Amino acid sequence: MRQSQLFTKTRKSAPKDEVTKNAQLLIRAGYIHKEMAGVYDYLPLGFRVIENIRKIIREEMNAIGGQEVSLSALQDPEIWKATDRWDDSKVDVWFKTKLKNDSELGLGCTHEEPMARMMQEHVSSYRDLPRYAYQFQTKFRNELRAKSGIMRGREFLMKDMYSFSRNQEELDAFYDKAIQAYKNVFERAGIGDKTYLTFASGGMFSKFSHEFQTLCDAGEDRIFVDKEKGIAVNEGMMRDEILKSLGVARETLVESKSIEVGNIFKFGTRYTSELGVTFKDEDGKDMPVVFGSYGIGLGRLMGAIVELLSDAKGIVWPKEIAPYQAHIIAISGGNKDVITEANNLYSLLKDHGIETLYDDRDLRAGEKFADSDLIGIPTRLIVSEKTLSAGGVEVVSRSSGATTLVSESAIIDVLTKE
RNA sequence: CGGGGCGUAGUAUACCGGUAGUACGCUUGCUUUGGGAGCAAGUAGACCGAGUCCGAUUCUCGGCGCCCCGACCA
Repeated sequence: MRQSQLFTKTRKSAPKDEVTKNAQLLIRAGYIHKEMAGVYDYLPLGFRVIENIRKIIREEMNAIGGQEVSLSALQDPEIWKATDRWDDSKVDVWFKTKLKNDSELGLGCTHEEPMARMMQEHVSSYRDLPRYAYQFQTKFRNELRAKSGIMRGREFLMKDMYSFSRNQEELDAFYDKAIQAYKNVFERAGIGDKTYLTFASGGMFSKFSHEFQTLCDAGEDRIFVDKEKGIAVNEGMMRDEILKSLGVARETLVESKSIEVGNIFKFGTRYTSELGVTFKDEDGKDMPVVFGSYGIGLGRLMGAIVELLSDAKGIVWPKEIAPYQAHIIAISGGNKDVITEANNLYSLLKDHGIETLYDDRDLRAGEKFADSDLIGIPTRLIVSEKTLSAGGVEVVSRSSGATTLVSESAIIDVLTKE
């Protein structure tokens, strides 16, 4: 992408109504646009980041047997009444609307009910189980107070997976696989070392649900970490008998603020029994399907990455998340040889399938460097009179600042082996 | 939802009961060109409604919007 054609612009100051690092940097760098409180648009760079996150999650979900679907955002009150989750006193984040004939509809805040009902049509025998379905879907939640930039909005993109199993053992086995898949996601997203499997309340047919909590002062949650064991417990779980059952000691736990980047539940036969989602077992007996759900908020994950991986100058994207792999910066000062050389380099990278942002704008070096720091692409390639006469291209790492002069013939090797 | 704060050019801000100033941006020209350049000339603004007043961007009330703290987060 030629930066001269990119419609977004960077800005020096953040809007005064944004106080979080994630929203300030993402807006300044042109990744997102605020539509209203708790509602953000993703612009070209931001959309590419979301797509990269989506790709990682998709690969990990497919790897454990997930089948991708896309359910509607409009939801039928019937099924929610069946599980007693339609009433505002039970679920207080509903956006509800009406058809022209005055009957009610919901804008989905989650998809357990529709997913379970849909699956009922396709599961009738124990031979049809287990099955796993997931989607990337826009959720609507009428939060009383939106906050934390893109990390707690009223409309957001979520990956939600649902498991349908024959029995508790089968659910447990998949649940463990899901935990590993989630760890892979957060590892690839660059925040694995700060993200802890956290024991929380809320499992209906198990002692716990699990959250994936990323250590961060900007987080809304508070957890207690056992670094040795690599696990954490939620604030609400700090009771002696619980700690004992987890094999952790109160004294070794370190309190920290954190961001909930993922959450997984074992529901057992809640929902499925209420919705009549059953299968015939080996004896021909009707049994309720054993159910689990697994969520990751993509925008929140993006926000968490920015909160953790940024410095005074801007964002420092991990390789797999970055909107582009390389950022070519031409410092020409009108020198045609430099422009030709930068154009050639851009073509070369394109030919090798390396996603590149090419700053071909007619600006001074300082402004280009500042923009590049802010946008945060992992590798910067500088072409100038200086590098021309030195016979190469200056390669700079955004994360370490390490600078090396690389000849053009070696540049592809350098970029692809990193 | 309780409490608090704030709405002034595209952005960030200042002053004022007598119609608004600065910086950045943007436009044009010249100079400049490896860390957000310089000079010059332009461009562009009071959230909405009602009230008080000779006169309201300023004061009062209402609405709308935004932010923070708390509560909430199935």
